[in-house]
Amino acid sequence: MLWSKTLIPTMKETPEGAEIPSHILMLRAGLISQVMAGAYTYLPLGYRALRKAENIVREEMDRAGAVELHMAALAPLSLYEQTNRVEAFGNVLIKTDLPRGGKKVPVVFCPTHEETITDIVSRYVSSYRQLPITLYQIQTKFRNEERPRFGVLRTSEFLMKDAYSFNPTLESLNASYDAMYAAYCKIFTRCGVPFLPVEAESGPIGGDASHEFMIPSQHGEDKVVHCVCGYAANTEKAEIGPQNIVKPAVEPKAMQEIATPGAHTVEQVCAFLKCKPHKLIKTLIYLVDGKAVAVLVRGDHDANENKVRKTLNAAKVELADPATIERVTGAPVGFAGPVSLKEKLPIIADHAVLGMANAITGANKAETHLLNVNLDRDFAVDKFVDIRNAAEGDPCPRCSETLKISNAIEGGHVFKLGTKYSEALGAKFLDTDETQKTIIMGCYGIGVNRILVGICETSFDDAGIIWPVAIAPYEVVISPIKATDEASMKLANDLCEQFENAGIDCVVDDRDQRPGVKFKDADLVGFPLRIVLGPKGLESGELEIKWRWEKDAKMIPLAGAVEKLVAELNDERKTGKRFRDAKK
RNA sequence: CGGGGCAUAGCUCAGCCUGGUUAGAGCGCCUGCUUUGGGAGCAGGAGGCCGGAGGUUCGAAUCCUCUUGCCCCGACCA
Repeated sequence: MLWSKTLIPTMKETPEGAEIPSHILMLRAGLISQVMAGAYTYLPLGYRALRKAENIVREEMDRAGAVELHMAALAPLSLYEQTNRVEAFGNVLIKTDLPRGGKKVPVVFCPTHEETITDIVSRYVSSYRQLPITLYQIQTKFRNEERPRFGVLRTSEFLMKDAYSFNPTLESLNASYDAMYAAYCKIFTRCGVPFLPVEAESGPIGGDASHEFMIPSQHGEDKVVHCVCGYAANTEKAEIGPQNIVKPAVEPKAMQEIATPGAHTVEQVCAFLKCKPHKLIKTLIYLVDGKAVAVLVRGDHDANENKVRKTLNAAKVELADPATIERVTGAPVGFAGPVSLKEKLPIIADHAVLGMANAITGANKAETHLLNVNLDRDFAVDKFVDIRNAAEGDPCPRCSETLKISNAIEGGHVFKLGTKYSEALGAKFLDTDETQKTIIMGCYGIGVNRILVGICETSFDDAGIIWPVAIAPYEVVISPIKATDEASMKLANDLCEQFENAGIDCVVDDRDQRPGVKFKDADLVGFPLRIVLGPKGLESGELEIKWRWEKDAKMIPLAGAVEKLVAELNDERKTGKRFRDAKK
């Protein structure tokens, strides 16, 4: 391919509005172009990279025994009503009415395809002999993001690989799940993206029923909790190891009421009383299956709804509405405390609360807090449990080390679904024992765009992107110093043809530009291998080559050069070894 | 949906506070000459409803009101 015949709009300056490395680099390297907030065009280079990621995903899915199909991006709204997901998705679901002969047909742009695929399987699968089966597709998904951000990291339409396994038994589901898990590890490795599988909330199946594949990145929107021992989980799921907290042997001071006008958040109270958040007991009123429960956590900790739900064995947990809080505590939101709650209700507390003495709490009275509040003397707790999000430095649940917390981008998610959708849509099969059973499902998603974001966010230097060979839009760029020189251009085109015949993606920078311009662009776009054709090499019969991740160029003999480089590129594409080593 | 910011040439921005010829710069683009190993130089040129609507004024990119779009923080994210 000739550079001049394609469209590579590189930019010297950072476009207004781009702030994180991946967004800046993808725009500057001419990979993407914004259409509107949350929607991007993939320009030729970006689309090439995207397709390479897509093909790796496809290869590994096929290898894992999954079968590709392609579902409609549209679906009737009624299908989502059957599974109660119109309400569950809320504004995320993009809906419209299609005019059909004077009538309006309500449809959705599918945000994911559990409904469509389960509907298909319910119609065409009826025997255990057809199971298990894993079906997948790679397709654009539509989810309205109220606040799209960071370029293609978070958009309202994105390319997703979604796979669904249909299994007759839990053992079969586990096998399908494990196969997908293993395939995901291969995919991220082959794509040159650092990744960390973390335990995630597992829903109805329980156990190790869900993992997220997180790409560690400073600008990731998710937080992962991890330990040197290998334990890793997202914040909703992360357990906290034994904390051995005992009640401190401190003389309780006299409890005291203090006016705190306008201070109803931990931050405001701290500013007002000039104290640290860990001196506060935060009292949250939750509605647990419709019943009010007080949950106490230390002021600098965050309550974890999933843990509340599990502890109380409840189906639904949500923060109480202001009216309920006022009824239960006798005060508006922001002044709840465990002492003399107006209405008797269960009180559960995080372990850390046990270690607090002379604490500050809300007084259940408007604009008022209490100082020197002490457990037992001033309030009682029904149960001490792990009920908060893990924090940096908490003990690991698996070893004696402490937990660390890092930002990450969610790149994939594997999930044991159970029978939620098969139940709702009647996907059953006749088992060997001649009874009808509901098919058990798993679902497995990868954000293909996020593979690119993950690379651009983790693999770059001051000059630009550094692509792994497996994903690079072109693996080789050939830059003749003088594009007007016939001999140079002939050699460039010859080499390009040889590379292309060997299955290597190659572009010739045939622009009549000064060398500096070509070098800057080559570095910015990040082609793994750059071959410069200049007077030096032309005379001595040598090629100047430079790997993007290495500092210096080197000369190799022209004779046999292509064969040698093709072999190296093919090897590197498979192993990604040099790319990884260079990053260390 | 709350809070903050921005909107002037293809891109990055100045001008606005304190209204006044024909709205500017750098980069990019076109023409010519020169140059050719890390974003060259000279000369000439094209390119703007100053986001949109309304208002104040003799006069608005500039002041006021409304509106739209984009960016950031927060809330939300099966």
